[in-house]
Amino acid sequence: MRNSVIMDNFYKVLSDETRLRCLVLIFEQGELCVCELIHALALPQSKISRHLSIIKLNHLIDHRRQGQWVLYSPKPDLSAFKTHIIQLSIQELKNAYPYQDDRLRLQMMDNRPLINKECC
Amino acid sequence: MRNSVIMDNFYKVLSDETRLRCLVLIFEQGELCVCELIHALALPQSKISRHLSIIKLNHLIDHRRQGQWVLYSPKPDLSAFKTHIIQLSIQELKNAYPYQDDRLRLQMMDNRPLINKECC
DNA sequence: TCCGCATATCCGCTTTTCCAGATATAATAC
DNA sequence: GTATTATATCTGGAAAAGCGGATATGCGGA
Repeated sequence: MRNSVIMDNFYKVLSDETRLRCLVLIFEQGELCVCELIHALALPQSKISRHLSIIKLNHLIDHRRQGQWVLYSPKPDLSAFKTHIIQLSIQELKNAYPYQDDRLRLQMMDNRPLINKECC
Repeated sequence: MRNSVIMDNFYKVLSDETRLRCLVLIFEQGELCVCELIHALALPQSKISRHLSIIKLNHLIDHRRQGQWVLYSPKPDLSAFKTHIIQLSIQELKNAYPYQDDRLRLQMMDNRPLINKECC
């Protein structure tokens, strides 16, 4: 990623399936921690983490630390254009593989860190 | 492009600037021949040709031979989703570099093959 | 038929991207 | 303090994508 062309190329961010799956889930759910994404996508931690960092470098998501977890959420001041494209993609992929399964695995996940907590 | 992963990845097609410039111009103009694209984008012929073939393999454009020229046009039965994304991109990039200049160089081009001909 | 123009594809090469495993960092619990 | 959990980053290597120049193909005209 040193001086990569992936920077400042919105479509290049969307062009990797792992990144698109992360984005779709984060925008659907509002906020997710890394371990939830690892569980939902069923992929190695380093892979999830790496792609999240690429998405973040391209200013599509925010992150905040909450105790031992790091939570990712849609960047609130995203341009209308990018928001529109992402929303269209979510619609388009709603019933497609593997996006449907990702959602399912997330819902089935035990011990989700922040769900059912009254804080935050 | 031998067995490339670029197949069936819509966003990967859009993620290369040369391809996006070709697509925008073709969708704006309706139909263009390769030499018009070479002139408008001011890039080597092999580069334009290579990227057109990738776009075509991904079913975003059609082509037909007209005498010695080959004309590329938007695929008419493109899905609503893909059409929508491309139209949004055209809007978004309308006044951006290098898309504006591409349009200008096309308009300035001498001896455009089919313009001002009553046939076709 | 031979020539010139338009286009597609091949070739060797460079750059970029992706990966899994290892290691580093940070917070929490004991 | 140490152990555990969560996350980020580094490493070396493999795969993919991109490139320009050369060559091949296909067409129309002399």
